[in-house]
Amino acid sequence: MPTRLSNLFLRTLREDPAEAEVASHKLLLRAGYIRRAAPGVYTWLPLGLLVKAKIEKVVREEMANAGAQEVFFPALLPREPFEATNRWTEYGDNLFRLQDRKKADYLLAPTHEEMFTLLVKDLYSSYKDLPVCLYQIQNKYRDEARPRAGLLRGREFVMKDAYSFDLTDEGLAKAYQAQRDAYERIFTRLGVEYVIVKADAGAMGGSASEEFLSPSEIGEDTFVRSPGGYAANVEAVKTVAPAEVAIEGQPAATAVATPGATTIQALVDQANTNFAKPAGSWTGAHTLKTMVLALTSPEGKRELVAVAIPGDREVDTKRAEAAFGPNEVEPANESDFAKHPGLVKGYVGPVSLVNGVATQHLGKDSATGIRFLVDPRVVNGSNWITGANAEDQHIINVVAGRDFVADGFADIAEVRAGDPAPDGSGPLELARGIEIGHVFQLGRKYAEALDLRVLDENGKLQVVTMGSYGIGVTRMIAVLAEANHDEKGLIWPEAVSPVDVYIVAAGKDDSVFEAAEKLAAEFEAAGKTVMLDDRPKVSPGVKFGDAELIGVPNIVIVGKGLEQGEVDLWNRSTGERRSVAVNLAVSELK
RNA sequence: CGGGAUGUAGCGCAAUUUGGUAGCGCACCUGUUUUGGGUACAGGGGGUUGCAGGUUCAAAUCCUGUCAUCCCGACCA
Repeated sequence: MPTRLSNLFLRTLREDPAEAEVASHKLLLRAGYIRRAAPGVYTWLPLGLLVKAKIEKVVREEMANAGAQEVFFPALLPREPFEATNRWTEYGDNLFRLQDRKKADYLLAPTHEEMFTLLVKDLYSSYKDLPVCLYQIQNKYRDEARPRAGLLRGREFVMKDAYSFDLTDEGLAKAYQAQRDAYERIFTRLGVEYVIVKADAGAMGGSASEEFLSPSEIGEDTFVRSPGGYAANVEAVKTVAPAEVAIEGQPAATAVATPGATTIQALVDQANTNFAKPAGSWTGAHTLKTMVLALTSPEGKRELVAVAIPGDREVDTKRAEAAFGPNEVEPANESDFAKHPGLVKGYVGPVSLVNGVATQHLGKDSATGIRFLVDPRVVNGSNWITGANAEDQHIINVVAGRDFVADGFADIAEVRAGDPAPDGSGPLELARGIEIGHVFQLGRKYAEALDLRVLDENGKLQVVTMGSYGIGVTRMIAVLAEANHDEKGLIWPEAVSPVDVYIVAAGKDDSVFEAAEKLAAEFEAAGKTVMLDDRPKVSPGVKFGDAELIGVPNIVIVGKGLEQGEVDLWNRSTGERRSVAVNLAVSELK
């Protein structure tokens, strides 16, 4: 039976809802796919469910192809397993928590690593049982501080999450590749543009992690790509170090007066006025600014670290957090400075001049004892203007490797368009993207925490190694709507369209409705799913408008052409409209 | 959590400045009309103006408090 507009639970809206800002959100509401139930929580209407089911179908088929088996966990979980991995605490405010009548703690699952791990532990205990890969398509709950843009970032959302279990690292690599391949097939079939970027493994300690991003203006993630095909999350970009420079022959470090130059701009201005100029003029890139950061470990221990980066760049918060994780990173505050009199705010630098001789000021073996890290661009022989650790003073000709030695590198400066790609594939371009998938070699972290071990061939217990693989199913709907619409409405790719064919009965004669009904039956006999606008007493203009809004790409108009035995085929994606004989309509749309 | 804005009918908005008991468009219902691009006309239903308190003869409007939502930022395995 076709889906009939005359009784479909649907009300399309003529105006954009005030609550929606981005196109996908506006159109999904206006066309009657979803309704907002609470911030970041949506009700699925019949049309929305059809699209969701289409996406899930593709995901299930490709998971089966990749050898993964479907299971289904509760969304409501007890606290206990999350204690074992410490995530009851670590997840913080993002976790929806609740209690039962006995005041026992429960949560709405934000993710299911623990449950999958425990399930395998529950049932399997031998290497012969491995490898195994399980997945589910489930609602996830995260109490996001700020839900956004409808389905793009919700507090309840549907995710396909898969987990692989292997005895060996090679096995994990293979499972990872199988999922990665499946993801490529899924996104290709769904007709969604994507790039695979290297992601930062960070605090999770995994060995490999890649994100699937769909390029989009409204994306929340910034990534970089090069003409040669390099792509990465900004957190994962490794700065290319320039070649080392000869130290011999460089002038000695010299103090210069820089009254009031507490910012790089002021310093550069003074340098250009008062100092002998290098080739060209002084720029921020000639200066080295030393940022003092406070790291707080998960145990609450606070440590100061000084990081020197070229003066023309800012610290990228995300890169800093990735580099210093699991510590929290923030700029040192007044009381931090107060505790370290050696740090002169605005004039911090790696060296001080003691009787005219450059003496290391920062670093574990120095007077201050503060750990000192430098940007990878600070190679041996590079020459900088730095703070002199004294009010209104800087030092010029401070040479790395001669005047100071860093304790290590910290690659936390911002990445800019035009920076070289780490693999030499050309200048980087910055772009925005929406994360639609993430594949991750978790390793043994969860298996160790939850004691998932199996007996190997020698009868010895071995910790299992895991991978986790996620696809945002409902987010995908937003991504597809965002990428496939015009000013009139949605234009779904065929793979996710709520139905295959949308038939409009445009006319008032019974013959029009009868012909439309007959055509709908013929399409269904040919294996197509059909939506039929059989609303009586609704003008053609309204029907055409709704057809465009709803966005089924293949539209058949039954109306005034009927007298000549013709119907119109209308392709929403190309805009093409042409008349064909009624009896050829089905075969024309094959 | 910081900054900004907004809460009036199912949706989009007006009336708030200057207090006088709520209005327009869409949607919905009835009738006539129209039928290949959101027809036209007539009639109709629907609102404790987010909530609580206060001022006043009188509060959507003024005052206090509170809740909620949206946007920007922070945050986001």
